[in-house]
Amino acid sequence: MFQNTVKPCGRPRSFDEGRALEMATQVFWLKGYDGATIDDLVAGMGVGRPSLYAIFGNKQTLFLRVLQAYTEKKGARVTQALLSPQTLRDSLASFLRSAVESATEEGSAQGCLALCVAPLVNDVKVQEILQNAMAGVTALVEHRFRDGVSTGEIPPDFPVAVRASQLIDFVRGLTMRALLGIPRKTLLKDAEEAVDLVLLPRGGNAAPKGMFNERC
Amino acid sequence: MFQNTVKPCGRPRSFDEGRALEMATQVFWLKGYDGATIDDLVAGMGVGRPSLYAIFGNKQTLFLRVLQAYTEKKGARVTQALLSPQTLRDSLASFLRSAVESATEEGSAQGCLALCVAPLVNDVKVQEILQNAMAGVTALVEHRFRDGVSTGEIPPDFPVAVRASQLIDFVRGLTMRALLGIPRKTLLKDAEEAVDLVLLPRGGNAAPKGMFNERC
DNA sequence: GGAGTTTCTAACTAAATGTTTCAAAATACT
DNA sequence: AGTATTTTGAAACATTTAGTTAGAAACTCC
Repeated sequence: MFQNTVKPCGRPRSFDEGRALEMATQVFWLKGYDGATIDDLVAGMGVGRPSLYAIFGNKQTLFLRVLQAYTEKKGARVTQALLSPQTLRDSLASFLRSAVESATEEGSAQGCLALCVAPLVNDVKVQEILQNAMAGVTALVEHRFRDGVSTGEIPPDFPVAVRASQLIDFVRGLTMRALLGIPRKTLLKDAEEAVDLVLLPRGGNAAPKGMFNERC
Repeated sequence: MFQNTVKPCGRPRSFDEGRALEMATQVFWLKGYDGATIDDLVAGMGVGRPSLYAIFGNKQTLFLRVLQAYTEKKGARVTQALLSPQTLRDSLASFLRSAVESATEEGSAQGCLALCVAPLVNDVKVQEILQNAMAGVTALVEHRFRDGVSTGEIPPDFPVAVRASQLIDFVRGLTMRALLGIPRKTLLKDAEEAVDLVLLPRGGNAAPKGMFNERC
């Protein structure tokens, strides 16, 4: 039984699994879940049909893997943009900029892969992946806000959870606009303004004016 | 030539065109554009297949009519919520509440019909309809803000265009969350907080504290 | 070189899809 | 009643789809 666990030899694969997943991402993203046919995927991924089914199961499980990998990659990108050692304002600006840039990438699909899931929106696994991703990013922003409180970049009574949630909702809005073809420049400008909106202290705050932002 | 413009007689229709469009809306919304088959539409709309093609052209043109009617209906709803004679704060709250409620309607599809368009996102007509709708709503919010300025509800230097755009982006975010099954209660709470975020005067404003909002 | 294993190319299947055809049915006008 | 006009229902059409199968090809280890 154990002697059977020899390394597989056989004919070597003519493609890289990770690379194939990335290409599949583009195909799904560009054409939507239903719109992407197996032919499209086979052509785009550079794998044979039987290999696709042997390795990724079927169309739906392939999409799940794509979605999972996609959210992980985005998560990593967000983490990097948000947690690099810089001021809170720069962190948020960098986060929003990164989101807009990824949603308006030239030569790639626009918007967000998650906007293609409509046909699968009732799939439990899909909901789980997306809700997890959303919660993760929100938690990350919250975390960064709490850091900002402890470093004094924002006042102690800053409503961390509320602002984090609002910022994420705002990003979702930007992303949808990207899908509809609104140019990157416009979205970048709006993103910058959003940082101010979320970050600037309110009129009723006890914090002294001008402490948190030069424009204030 | 003119005597030929007699009223058509023929066999009467067994369905109401407007009602059929509404049902088609639900089908597309629930299943997505690709996911909704002609069988689904025929069953949901209560029309025969040939009638569907005779009256609505084909699937794509049917969807365009559905989308057009949908945006017009939403537009009317927004107008009503936003322009009823009430304070600016109440107008915005009512607008956001209406958006959340419509996106979380029980017994109806969740989110927004526009989130089903992925397969048609490159269709010029679809982009036109959606961009028009978006621009219309934004313009309406701007208009209400300008009213608020002239009635003194918000200070003269209130960045009308920026705030309007930000509010709409925020609504888009709420809508996407509705699609993913976030409960209405949560979204309503967030919507209320968004009104504060957008409306409250900033720390650096010349306006006296407490003038525009009792909570401030 | 041959046995064993894995992947590749290419053709195939069965089901589902959007769309059309055609005769029957239902109305209005003469 | 008869004719013209329009809608309806059932069936059929051509195409496309997701998924499978069969055998040739490429590799490792003996």
